[in-house]
Amino acid sequence: MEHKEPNIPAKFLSPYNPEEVEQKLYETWFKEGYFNPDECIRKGATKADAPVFSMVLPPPNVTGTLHMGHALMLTIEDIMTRYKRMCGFRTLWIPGTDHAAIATQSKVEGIIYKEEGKRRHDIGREELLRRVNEFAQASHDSIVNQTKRIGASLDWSREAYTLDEKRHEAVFEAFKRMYDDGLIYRKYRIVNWDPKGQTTISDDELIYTEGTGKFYTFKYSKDFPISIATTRPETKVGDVAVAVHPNDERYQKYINTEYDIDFAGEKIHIKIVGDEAVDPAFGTGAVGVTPAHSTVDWEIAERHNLPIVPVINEYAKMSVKSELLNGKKVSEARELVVTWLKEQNLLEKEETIPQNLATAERTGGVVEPLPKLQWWVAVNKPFVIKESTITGVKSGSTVTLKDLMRAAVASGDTEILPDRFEKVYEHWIGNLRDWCISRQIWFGHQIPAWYKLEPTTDNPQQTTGEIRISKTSPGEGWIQDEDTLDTWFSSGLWTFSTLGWPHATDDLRTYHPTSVLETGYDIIFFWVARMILMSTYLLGTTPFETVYFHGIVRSADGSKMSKSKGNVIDPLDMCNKYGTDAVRMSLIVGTGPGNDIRTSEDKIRAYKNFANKLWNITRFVLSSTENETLESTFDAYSTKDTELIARRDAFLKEITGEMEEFKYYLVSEKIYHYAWTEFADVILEESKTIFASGTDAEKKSRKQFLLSTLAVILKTLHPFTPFVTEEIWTSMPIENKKMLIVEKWPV
RNA sequence: GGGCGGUUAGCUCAGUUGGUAGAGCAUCUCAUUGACGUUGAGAGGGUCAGAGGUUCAAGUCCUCUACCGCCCACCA
Repeated sequence: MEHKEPNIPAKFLSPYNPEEVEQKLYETWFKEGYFNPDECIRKGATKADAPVFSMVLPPPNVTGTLHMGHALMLTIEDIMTRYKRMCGFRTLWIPGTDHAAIATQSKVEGIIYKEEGKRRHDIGREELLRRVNEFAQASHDSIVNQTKRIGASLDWSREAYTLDEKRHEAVFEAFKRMYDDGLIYRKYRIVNWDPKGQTTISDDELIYTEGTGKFYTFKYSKDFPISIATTRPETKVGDVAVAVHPNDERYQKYINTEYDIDFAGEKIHIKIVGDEAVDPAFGTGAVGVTPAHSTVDWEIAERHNLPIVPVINEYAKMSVKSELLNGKKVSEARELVVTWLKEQNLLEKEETIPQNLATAERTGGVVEPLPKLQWWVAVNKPFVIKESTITGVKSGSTVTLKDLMRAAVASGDTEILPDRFEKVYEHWIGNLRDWCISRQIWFGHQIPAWYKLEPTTDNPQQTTGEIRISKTSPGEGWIQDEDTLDTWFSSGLWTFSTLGWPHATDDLRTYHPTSVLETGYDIIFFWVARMILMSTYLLGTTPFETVYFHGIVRSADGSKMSKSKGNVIDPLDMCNKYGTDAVRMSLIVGTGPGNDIRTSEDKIRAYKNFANKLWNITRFVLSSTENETLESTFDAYSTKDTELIARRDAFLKEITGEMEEFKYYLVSEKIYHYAWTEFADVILEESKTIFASGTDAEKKSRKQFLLSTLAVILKTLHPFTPFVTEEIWTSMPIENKKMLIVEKWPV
């Protein structure tokens, strides 16, 4: 039997098919210019003097493809953006990618080594950079396509890259100003050296894994008066002193005595010193001081003017005179020294203790503390801030970077959600030490420091120590520092480097500080703190008013998704299978800020059903309202419909309040229920009776109510499920309607 | 060693300012070829981790305990 429903578009006769509409709609939004606030104003969709909402996209690393975490981030930020746009704000959401220095270079190096067996020095700086850039470009293109697939309403006309020319200019300016203010300096001291990546890394890039270690108690030699204890016997060939507490009665008498010892084939000279840092109750109450390979010992050495004796090289191998140890890997050397101690009958005790192993975040290499000449950002050095609009920090006052970072959050200029992370942030600031920003890799912003050459016969690269900060060579006889900057140095500038800084652009004036920063809580220190540092210092203002942290996306059983476990759900696969709207809903419903969320294919499937439900709700509404058009001035509602409108208004008020509080997990669920349980299951059912046996006035009233309520559902749902709502919107019998993306949020 | 989060129906989680427990999925029963089976109606299922306290009243506030998870920390 043929089924005719002439008043509704034929597409509603079959189930909702996301594939057919998603790409088409995204392109239309883009072509119409609705992602760009200037275009919105030009087209009259936004008022020129409307309030501003701005946000930067945390730039994905150009190391590969998007994962579920990115999909979550894009969804939340797109909800914020679409909501504010519909509320009439001049809304800007800026896209971009991050060159991710070490992460990208080590990934490409890994591929080259696997395929060609070559290492970076076999290939050379220029060729490696060419290959990394090529990889980054391909990665970028795929990331951009995937981002569009999620429906992200980003203003692509303002797209940025942390390593492009404009950002390079910002990086130079930032470096120069900080150098001139004495906040960037070069110094020889202990760094975290990653032997695998062959570079320094910052304190934040260390990952501690819990394990056990051996704690050895021994004497350097039979006639040495004091026993010491250590977990790293191999470093003891670099010892220059034994430190004891100055008031320790056991050892006081030895202070300032000196000994020459042959230790495992190495001649060492030990002075006994008194230092307050030593805890008499721990171990033997005496510390073997190895200044070159321990930060604590380095500081003791500085206080007592002790020499520095490096014994481990950049490859984590011993570099000593001892034939027994020279050239051996650190782990081998440890065994050799222990064996030697046993043979010499010097080992007194061997205990197993819990111990943290520091590894490099990106390469997994075991980090060695080594002394190196590096560039640093001084966080505790006082300077005069010229201009500040930070609450509690006056222009012209003397502050430290740490003060600024603390003030931005403590003053409330930046609010962190959920607020428990404010404490985490404060605590981190308290422990913060100077930030090592130079990296011995090639992919990144090369440090704009030039050294004056003074070649000698031994060393044609000998420099005088004179330094110039310059974009280009200061002239003949200067060489540029070969190192590059920590990737977080450039991403720290992101909120304003994307808006044209260091130039005083309209964008910078209009959109900075940004309204919200939305990101994962795992980069609170790496990125959020560094952005606050850079913005407060360079612009005298906080970079964003609100920080909203989302959690980690986990698999259905709560474990982290990882390729090795094979439990990765690819967001794009899911979009293809169930539609982007379903993926977005599944990531949002029931996931509060800062909480990790579990996702599963079942959950995504459930929301595909929801998209289809909306589709069929529309089919019913359109077919039962026939040729009715929504009348904006209609007010002859029946008693029953007036009640329903009151309920609808209360509902709108409720969810609008929750949107303002970022409670998307609640709003999405509530609209879902309103649409399904209230509107479809109850209201549509009783409408059937009205249409069958009501008066004309009741029918007319109900038709208007159904149309207006469906419009309300589509509008409020649009930030969450932009595609299905926009697609339905095109068929709504409403005169002079705009695209849903720029329709007014109903209140 | 510090700090933080979690512990509510079989599973995943809500529960706003304290007023005798909610949703989705799952399970079971029933219905229905007129919007939708990607459906509808209904049912079962929880001493809200444990103990103590405040209160007329506590998942909800306070204290302690247990387990799970995370973050921070240069004790050699």
